[in-house]
Amino acid sequence: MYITIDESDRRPVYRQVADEIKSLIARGELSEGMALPPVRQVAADLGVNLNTIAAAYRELQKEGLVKVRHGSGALVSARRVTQQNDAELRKSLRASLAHLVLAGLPRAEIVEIVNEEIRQLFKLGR
Amino acid sequence: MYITIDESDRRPVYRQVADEIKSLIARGELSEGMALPPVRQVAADLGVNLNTIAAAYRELQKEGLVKVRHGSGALVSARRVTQQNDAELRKSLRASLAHLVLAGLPRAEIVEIVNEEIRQLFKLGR
DNA sequence: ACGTATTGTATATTGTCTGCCGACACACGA
DNA sequence: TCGTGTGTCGGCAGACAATATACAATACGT
Repeated sequence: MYITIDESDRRPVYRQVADEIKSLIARGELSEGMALPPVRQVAADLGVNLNTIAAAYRELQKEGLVKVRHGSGALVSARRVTQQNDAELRKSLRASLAHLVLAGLPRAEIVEIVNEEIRQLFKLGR
Repeated sequence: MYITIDESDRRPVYRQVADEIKSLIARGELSEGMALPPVRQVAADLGVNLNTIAAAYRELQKEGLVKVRHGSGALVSARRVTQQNDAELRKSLRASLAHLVLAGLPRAEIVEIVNEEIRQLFKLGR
């Protein structure tokens, strides 16, 4: 499971990891029932403490995406989060798009990037 | 200047504020040369300490979008950030889109939302 | 000039969050 | 039942977020 963390990203590491796994679940690369790698393995790969990864897994469990089993591993348990209000979801999207604009990308290029990302998300079907 | 902060948003308040102002700059609702409201006013509106808003302004200054002048106010100084690597920008976008998928929105609806947001961003022209 | 209001800044304090370490607890197969 | 693999817990140190209070720079009327 290919995950990277970014030193310059100001989100805490455990949330970077949780978000990357969410992306994998959203795209179906991690599908319901599949096991997540052990926290120690991910931690070793990324060079962080195992509790940092455990925090990410708990995060995912709290959102209902993962079922963590003490002693056995963690499983993907759903592909849907319970509920989130539309405004919240948009706020994050809006900020991301604003950053693209501030970076100086022309509208056409932004549209292309977005379409590319959406295509990736649905590549494996729903 | 209409800004809101969200208790359930886990980003720190000063960064929420900075991001909202970035959006306003990106869309041209705050254009180069325009003054930002005094930190005390924004702070009072949002019910937070003035230093929290001051931190947001410093954030924007560090990115080159705003010029803060001790004693006078703060001005929008640019509509472009110096440079950001493509990968970084995409990561945030990807996470946002993944959240939409996990919320259960169908592809068509996601595309529509994204197009709507992009339209808003370019409404006032570049 | 001066004084006052307006505006951002600096310092200190408080509480929270992050990430780490070491020890513990559960699961499962030999 | 033991060993190995797996997640969990408590405590800790350092960084971070937000606040209160005092300070400094600017603007402007007089």
